[in-house]
Amino acid sequence: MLLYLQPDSDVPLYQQIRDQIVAGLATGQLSPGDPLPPIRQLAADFGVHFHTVNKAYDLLRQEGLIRLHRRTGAVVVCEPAPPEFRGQWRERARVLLAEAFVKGIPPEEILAECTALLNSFQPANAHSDLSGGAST
Amino acid sequence: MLLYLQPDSDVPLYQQIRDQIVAGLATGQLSPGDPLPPIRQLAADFGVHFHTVNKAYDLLRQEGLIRLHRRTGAVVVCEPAPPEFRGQWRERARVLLAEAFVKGIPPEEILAECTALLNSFQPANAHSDLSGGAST
Amino acid sequence: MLLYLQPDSDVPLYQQIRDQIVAGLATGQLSPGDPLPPIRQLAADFGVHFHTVNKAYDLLRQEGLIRLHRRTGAVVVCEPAPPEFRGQWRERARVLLAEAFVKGIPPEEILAECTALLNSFQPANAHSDLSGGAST
Amino acid sequence: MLLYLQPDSDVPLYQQIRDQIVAGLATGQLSPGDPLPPIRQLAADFGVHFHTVNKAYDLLRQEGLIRLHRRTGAVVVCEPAPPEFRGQWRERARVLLAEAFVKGIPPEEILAECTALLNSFQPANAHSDLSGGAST
DNA sequence: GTGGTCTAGACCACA
DNA sequence: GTGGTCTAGACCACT
Repeated sequence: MLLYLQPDSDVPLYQQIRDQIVAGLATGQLSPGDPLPPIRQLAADFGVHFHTVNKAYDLLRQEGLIRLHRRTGAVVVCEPAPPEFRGQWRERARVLLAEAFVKGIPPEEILAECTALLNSFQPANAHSDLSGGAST
Repeated sequence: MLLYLQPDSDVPLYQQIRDQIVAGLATGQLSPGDPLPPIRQLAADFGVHFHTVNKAYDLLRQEGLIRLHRRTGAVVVCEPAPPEFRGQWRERARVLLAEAFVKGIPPEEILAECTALLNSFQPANAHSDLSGGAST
Repeated sequence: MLLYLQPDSDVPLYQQIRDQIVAGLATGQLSPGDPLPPIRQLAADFGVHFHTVNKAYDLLRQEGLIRLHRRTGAVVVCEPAPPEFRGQWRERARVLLAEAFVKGIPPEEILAECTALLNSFQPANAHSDLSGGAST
Repeated sequence: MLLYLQPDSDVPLYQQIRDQIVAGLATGQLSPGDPLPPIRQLAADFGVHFHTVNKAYDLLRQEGLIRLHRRTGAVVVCEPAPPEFRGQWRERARVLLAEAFVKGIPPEEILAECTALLNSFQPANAHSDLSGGAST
């Protein structure tokens, strides 16, 4: 589990940290019950202040993805999504998909990209293969 | 083409304006060659500072979606995506899809959401002339 | 609306600020739509760092009691309680009432205290008089 | 008398222990003169450090609810409330009641909740001998 | 002029 | 040794 931070990005550092941890959760690099590195250690590893990492962890806690513990540190938990999640997610997806669409990427390709990304998630459990592509 | 702005949202107003124009482009409410309302008029219509609208237009210009002329105002252009667009878009899509995935939404449902959204774009599947549609 | 902070209390400063704003909301000193003082001004008035006030405001935002705005600052909103609120509140009430009970305060007196406190809330609207006490 | 500890809660373990003992006192599961389990045994039973239990017991001792002897262990005592107790309790009750009030719960319902909780204390209304109940 | 982000570092609470 | 609190102050984003 490695983080690649871009200090000059317009995306806040704490958001980058949060995003990459979410991606790590999806790809199975992190699983429920796994501990996250201590705030201060992760901060030292990437040369940011521990407050920045703290804010990222706090975001993840509010989203129900990790739990912060005095002794254990942060552990992955993955609570179920609240009822309003679906609608808010759809609105963000609408904009993201629209961006690709208006830049001329054919819908089939956009869907293929999404399928490929989804297939890269949780490789160990192999939920299902969403692509109609051939294998073997 | 109507904008629904939420002044109390955590999403900046200029971003909301930009997002809705992008969505309008995708759904075909706006097409290449169409003029956008003058900055000051749009600002007056929605009670925001014209600097805010200006920033939204500037974003769209940087993305190659509109062109600003001092006389004609803003017109939709839809330049082809630069080579780096695809990769950057994929990274943002990865995070968005990961969020849904880790919250327990099955990949099939996520894909179904994406498909539904894409089908709502450019009614009647007439998404063949995304470029070159405006001019003599 | 005045805040009385006790720097030496075991209750964190940001919690004290949050608590007193909640109390101010209940007594009608603050009403939905009212603006809260700017973070930095409130911090300066009470000699604390603006981060401390920021954390208090952020708590209130998470509870749905205020909304933070870039331009307007913080305004009171009072969203409805989430479904899990009632049960969590009851557990905290159980402990608080038990404390008074085990210290020998008769239940009637405890209820009288609660009634008096509730009657001190929202004085302008005069919800109802919960005490059976006589008034001339 | 059983304790239900939530190690992942944001409430410190020692506070949870203290709270549940207070609740046990209120419901009559523990009465003045009753012995509390030895610190080390309670710690072992619930898999927490004995320092944690020690801190909970110390809190209760400071509150005048138990007395610690080096031989007898901890016994329930229920000293009368110090003069400052009433005022401090009222301030905490004000905040708790205000929270329910500002979240829209009607005062009648809040009072009903308090009444129900108080009625669950010390079964059969035998709350007359809160002190002096322990002897030869 | 508002809130937001980030850094730097001290001290404390919890287990 | 973990996270939490608080201070101090710089710089940026939004309107």
